[in-house]
Amino acid sequence: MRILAEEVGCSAGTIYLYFKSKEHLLGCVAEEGFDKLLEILDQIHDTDDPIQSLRNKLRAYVDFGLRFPYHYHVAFILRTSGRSVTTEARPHASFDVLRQSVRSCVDQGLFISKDVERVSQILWAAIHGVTSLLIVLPKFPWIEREELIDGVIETALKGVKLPQ
Amino acid sequence: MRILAEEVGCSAGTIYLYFKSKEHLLGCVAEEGFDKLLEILDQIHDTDDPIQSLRNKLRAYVDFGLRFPYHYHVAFILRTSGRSVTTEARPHASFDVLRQSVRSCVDQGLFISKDVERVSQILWAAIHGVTSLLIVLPKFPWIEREELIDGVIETALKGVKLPQ
Amino acid sequence: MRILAEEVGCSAGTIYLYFKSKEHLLGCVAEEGFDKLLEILDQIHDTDDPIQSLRNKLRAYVDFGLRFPYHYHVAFILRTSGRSVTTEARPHASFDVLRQSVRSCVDQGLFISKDVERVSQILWAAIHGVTSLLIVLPKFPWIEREELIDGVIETALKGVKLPQ
Amino acid sequence: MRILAEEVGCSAGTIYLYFKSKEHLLGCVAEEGFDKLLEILDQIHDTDDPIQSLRNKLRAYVDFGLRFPYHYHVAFILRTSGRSVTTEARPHASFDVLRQSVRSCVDQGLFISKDVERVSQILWAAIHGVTSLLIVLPKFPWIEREELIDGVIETALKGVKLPQ
DNA sequence: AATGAATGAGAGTTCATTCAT
DNA sequence: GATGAATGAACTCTCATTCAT
Repeated sequence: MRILAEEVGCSAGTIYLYFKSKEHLLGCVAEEGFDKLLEILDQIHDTDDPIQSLRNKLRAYVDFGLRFPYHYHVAFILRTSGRSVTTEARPHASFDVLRQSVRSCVDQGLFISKDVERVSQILWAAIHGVTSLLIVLPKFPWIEREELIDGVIETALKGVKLPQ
Repeated sequence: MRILAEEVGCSAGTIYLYFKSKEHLLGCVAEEGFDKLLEILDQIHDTDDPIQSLRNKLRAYVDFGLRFPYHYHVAFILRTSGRSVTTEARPHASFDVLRQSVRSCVDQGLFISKDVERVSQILWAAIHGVTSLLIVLPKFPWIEREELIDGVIETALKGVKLPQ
Repeated sequence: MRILAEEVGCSAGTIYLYFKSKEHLLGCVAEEGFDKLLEILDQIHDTDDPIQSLRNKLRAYVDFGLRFPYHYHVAFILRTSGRSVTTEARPHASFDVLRQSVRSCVDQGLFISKDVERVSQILWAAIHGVTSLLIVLPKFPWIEREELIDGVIETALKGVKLPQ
Repeated sequence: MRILAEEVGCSAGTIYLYFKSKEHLLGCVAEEGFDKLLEILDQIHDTDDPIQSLRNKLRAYVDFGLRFPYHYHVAFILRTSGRSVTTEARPHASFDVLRQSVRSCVDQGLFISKDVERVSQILWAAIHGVTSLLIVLPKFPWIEREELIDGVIETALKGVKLPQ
């Protein structure tokens, strides 16, 4: 907290005028992360091609994680010991956007599986995987970042799509 | 350290007879995790079907993470701040096993891409994604665990395989 | 540190608001000791009689040690293991005042030896001897304190002076 | 204690077969120091010239401190918090040898003062001063060691002797 | 709204000491 | 006689948190 205060340019006590506790502050960072993510995902307008829309959303998710690694860390990586119920429920909301996008594809019969939940979770695993690895192991000799992210998304999509 | 000592059933000081410091202890847990993972991956014997071998290895990786969530957490999720150089280099080793397995498939012309490194990292993202999500967000309403893990692996493999 | 805190009337942690570490605290005590000593020695104004001036300075040195035994202990008696370079150099400064005073006597041809450094160190040995013995062995059956200190100084001066 | 054990080449516990506690061990080191010093002083045989005898004893005292700095440190410099009564009384014994030697000089009317105790304590201050300074501040730019020790002793003797 | 000063609780760590073997 | 393993108490130090100003 003291380091944070210094970075912010105020005294340690001042933080407590805005946040009840460290746990509360982390909860707010997570919440803000979820909000930001939701907002970003919502800005990805659906196109005629639902798979393209989904692709754009997956990509936006990863970009969010890399642009706001701290938010992503607190929201999706940090052990969530005793976070509030509100916060616990938040991943659902942003995940729901993904779900809707997957549903569009399923509805149009574009995917092998018709289980929206199943496909959504599989895709989430893929994009969370690449996002968190890049954040947590930045020194690993990754291939070119753009190529990796694109590769993960295209591979996942190809994996769930019906041929053609 | 005190809580750990209590769990182990010894005094706090006793830990320091076996580990120089908390950092050293965590380093050893990580190291043990890497060793365990490597050992497990090595036990997956190659079959005639290199894709089946690869599938088995991917599965073994996820199983390892779920059987030893603490080891996995310390080794692959925890922010590694000041871990030793040795430890920093360890992910490479276990990743190398994956790489070899991918190479076999590439050598037999089974994959769309011939870039072993690229495919390996894409597959790693997928399995790390599902493993870490299950560990960090255990309360999320996941679909049946077995189905999810299997789904992630099959999707990823299908995504990198050549048709047929 | 806890005992010190209690004596001071604050919590143990509070000390660390003013001193970075125990080592730093001890360093400051030593430094303060050197400063105090220097200040005291500087207040002894030189008179027409350089030997009287020197005598006054020697006496002031001993008085300082007995008035501030903790400072003297930390500065001149405690094993100094890893004290800062600054602190290591401090004895020199206060010793220098003595040296100047000895030089005045030597310059006026009052001493047997003309080696300022030698005489200074010999005199320092005498006054440090009586000061530290009185601090470290307070229970020894010393003769009347005033008489002892005076005796040490007069003996030392008589020992270096030319007859008459 | 553990470092000591390592240096000695035994386990830490073994020390407790020979010494009841650390305090007891330090007490024994001090005691051994006093014994050694006493033995050394006793070996200085009295000559016809009592001042020469005294000079030899003073010199032997300093030499002892420099040859056994740890013993000297524990015996004469270390803060003696809760040492046993026995140990507390030991400085007296070795000091007594000095006292006897001074008495011889006083008896022959060689000193200005006839107060044996006073002269003895003054001389002790001088030799303790040079001994402890050389031990505690080994890095100070002392003049040649031999010259310093000799200078201290001769100065002190000259200071207490009657002219001629 | 903000802070400087303080703190209680607890962190990691050390160390003199014990004792079954 | 010796030790390896263990410990309890104490150590230095940190940190989230409070509160008078």
